[in-house]
Amino acid sequence: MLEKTYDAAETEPRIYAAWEEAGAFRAGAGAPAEASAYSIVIPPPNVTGSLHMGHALNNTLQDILVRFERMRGRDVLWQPGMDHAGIATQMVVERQLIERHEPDRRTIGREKFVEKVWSWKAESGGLILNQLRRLGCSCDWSRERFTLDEGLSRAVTKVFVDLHRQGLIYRDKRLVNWDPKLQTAISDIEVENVEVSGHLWHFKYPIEGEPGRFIVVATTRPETMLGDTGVAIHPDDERYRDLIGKNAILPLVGRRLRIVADTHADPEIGSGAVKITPAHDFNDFEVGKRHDLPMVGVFDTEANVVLKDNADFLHGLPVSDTIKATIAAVDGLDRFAARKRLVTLMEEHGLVVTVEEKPIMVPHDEKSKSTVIEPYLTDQWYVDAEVLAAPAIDSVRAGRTNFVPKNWEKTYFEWMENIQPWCISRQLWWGHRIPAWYGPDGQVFVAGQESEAAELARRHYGKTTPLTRDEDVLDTWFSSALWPFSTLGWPDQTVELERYYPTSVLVTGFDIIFFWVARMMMFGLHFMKTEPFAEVYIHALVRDASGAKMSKSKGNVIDPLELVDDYGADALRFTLAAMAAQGRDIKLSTSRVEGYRNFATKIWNTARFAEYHRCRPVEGFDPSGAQETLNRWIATETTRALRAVTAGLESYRFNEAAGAAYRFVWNLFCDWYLEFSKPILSGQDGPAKDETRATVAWALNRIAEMLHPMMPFITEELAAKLPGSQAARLLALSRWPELDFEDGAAADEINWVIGLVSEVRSVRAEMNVPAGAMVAVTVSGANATTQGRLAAHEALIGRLARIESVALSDGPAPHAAQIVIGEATVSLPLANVIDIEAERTRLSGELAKITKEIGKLDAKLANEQFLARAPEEVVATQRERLEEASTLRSKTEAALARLAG
RNA sequence: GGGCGCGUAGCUCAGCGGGAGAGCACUACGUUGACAUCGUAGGGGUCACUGGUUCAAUCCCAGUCGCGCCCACCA
Repeated sequence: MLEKTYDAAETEPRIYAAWEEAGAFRAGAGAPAEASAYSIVIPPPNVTGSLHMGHALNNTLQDILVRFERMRGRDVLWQPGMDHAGIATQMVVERQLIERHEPDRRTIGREKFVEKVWSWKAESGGLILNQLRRLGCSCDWSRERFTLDEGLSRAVTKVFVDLHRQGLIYRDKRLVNWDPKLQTAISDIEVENVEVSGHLWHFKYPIEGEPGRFIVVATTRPETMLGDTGVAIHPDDERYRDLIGKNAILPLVGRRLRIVADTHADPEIGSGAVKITPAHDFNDFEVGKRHDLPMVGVFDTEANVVLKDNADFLHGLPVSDTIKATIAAVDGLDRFAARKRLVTLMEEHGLVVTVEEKPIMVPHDEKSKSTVIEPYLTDQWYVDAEVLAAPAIDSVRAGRTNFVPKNWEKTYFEWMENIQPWCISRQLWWGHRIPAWYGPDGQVFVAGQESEAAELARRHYGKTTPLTRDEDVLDTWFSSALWPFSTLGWPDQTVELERYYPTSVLVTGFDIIFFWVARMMMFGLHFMKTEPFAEVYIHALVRDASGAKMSKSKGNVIDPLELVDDYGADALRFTLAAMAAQGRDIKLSTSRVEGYRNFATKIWNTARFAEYHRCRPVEGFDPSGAQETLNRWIATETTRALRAVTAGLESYRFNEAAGAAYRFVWNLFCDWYLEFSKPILSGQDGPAKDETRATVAWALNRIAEMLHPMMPFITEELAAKLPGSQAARLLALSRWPELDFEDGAAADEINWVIGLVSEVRSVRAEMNVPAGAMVAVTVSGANATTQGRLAAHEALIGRLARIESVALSDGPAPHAAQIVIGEATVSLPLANVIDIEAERTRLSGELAKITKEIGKLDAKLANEQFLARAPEEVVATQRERLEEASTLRSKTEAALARLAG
């Protein structure tokens, strides 16, 4: 017996355990020997992560695909795992040390600290993987990987060493985006530019040797002015032509600033002259290199001003009183204090021309958002992304990898074609330590192992030489870029690698196309010679109900696990699928989830209905052999629904698959078929009843199957508990149905009945006929087909429309509400109940509507252009419609006339 | 500045060349032993605006207005 209500909270964990116990998620589970491979690698969540709505959507969609293909008999692998998330994880553990009043990481040292991170991971890392289980994700957990695993680390080292040998990884001193709080470099795409209100100061810099002459330059960042080494003006700018080649003098310091001609200077902006600070600004860095200007850095790693003992700062200048005063005033100040101080000093010297208030874009750390990123001159490791990008661009151009929806390709190309060197070194401890060792003179030896590096050094120096290892670790995305093949065992040639690479599809959000997708393409192509995935399905971002991006800081986060608690995982999954229309963000509202929870309840009650009426699957039952029109009709509709669901899932149109299933189950199967089946099922035993029972059971099983990828828990539970089910077979491992039976005539017939019942109900409601009242109707003008249908379905019509008898008559009854259905008129003789005036109003309204419709159709069909140019079938449809409408009009007019008489 | 996308029922959203749809909310009525987490019926929309293409435009094109996001730049 099925319980009265479905209890998701009780059922879901139990079902999940049953799947795991049966090994249903293992690679290739249930697949026939000759099955083709279908594989997805999970976008590895951070080890520090917990499930948010974005994960819920991302993994629900993957699970739907994976379950669908598993049911279709593919050899499926959904490869799970986690990302070590360098910065995030290190920060979590550092914070923990502070909270526990333990010594900080620098005090305990690298080795101890990394140990602590590992034990943190063992204790509290990876919560999210259990949360994915609650969602129902059918990953092959036996193959779980972690980016810092031994195997994956081996892959990382090999990639680094190989790329270095190929000249595609190199060390370089250039400006990087520096986080002064974390004290590490980060890559360009980890920087988020935020508009804040700022100031633009216009300063006067004196011209050397021309007392009283100044050049005006503007800056939003006075704190970097002590690093100025030049002034640029546009070569065509007449105003300053004579100054080119001369020097300006840096106030407060006295350094000579060469005035150079460079197109970077835009005559339209500010004064047209721009001061050049190559060590503190990305544009200036380029200008500085072009003109061989000195690089003067004036900050330390925490972005405090350092002038004392700063050889670059003095740059050969004698330590004048001016310089001494400046050092005394600003040395050691942090960058924001230095800004204020320097502005004050400039004011005191009368060198500030104007100050404008204006919005400026300030680089922030994408994650913390609080720290202002500083362009900083350091030695870092870089990947030559431009070389690696070329084949990755070709692959997408040639369609060997396709984005769905396709317009994301534009974003991909745009970025890939303008790709910059990728800074991969991070000044952190948690991550893959860079396999590079340095000799005493700074000579670098890159090797897979320390012993190898030592051997290289011995050969280089001619003797054994002590080496020190590079302190830095790699950007976390470096190891993520290898995910599609490192998780399958590469660099070993494993059977899994052979079988499941390249993967079938990557499912992800657009926000990591640059971070991850592009880099997997580059590394996959370089090391595997094949694209890592055939398709990239880019799904929406989940926003809150008002359209804002969900974020902890905004406090507008909807916790998917709360929704699972309240409504069940199936309801959440179905909601996400139903709302996953391509190319549009999801604004999630809980009322939708509630609605689909009700859908789950509806399905449950459908099964209880079947149980009550002893509808059991019949071995070998084939609906194409059914005798009852009703059963032939629902079998036809099942085929059509299944086709729509299949097409939706095949084309990543999850909303269409969900919508088709929903409409079929609720609006067709429950609302009509089950209602129609009631008189038969509660009637006398016989072949019709047997067949209907079998058909109900058959359709219900097809429903469970077609819904399973989207609602795995409740469907699995039903498959186990439905009467007559073979408990031995898990729905998760059963086959996706293949149906082709369609009987158009049966469909037409039942649809006619549905139309009739709907009309009668509508009129009854409008005439205020008491819901419980049984009425007798007469039908006039019915042709043979209609008469046949009426006779065949009298019981159904009677039950659903509350009609006690149907009699054929020669003419419409007097004092009756009249319904025109095709050629026939149905009279509801409601002498006692009917309000003649109300009926007149109703019919007049109908008539007006029909007349309007006919007017439109007439005009269209009178239009020669339309007849000449529109496709035949469109014209035919319009003609049919006109014919139907005309019949309806004359019948309605007649009915109205009778009412008057 | 470049790019992408969105403005459809009160709300959240589908549809995207030939009869305006769903969920929620709302109104009325609830009889039938699956289901009140339900049933039946109903109200509610010049599909942002203006032009154009077309026999035909909510749908295609252009422009306007409003909104969102991404990239770049603003010394």
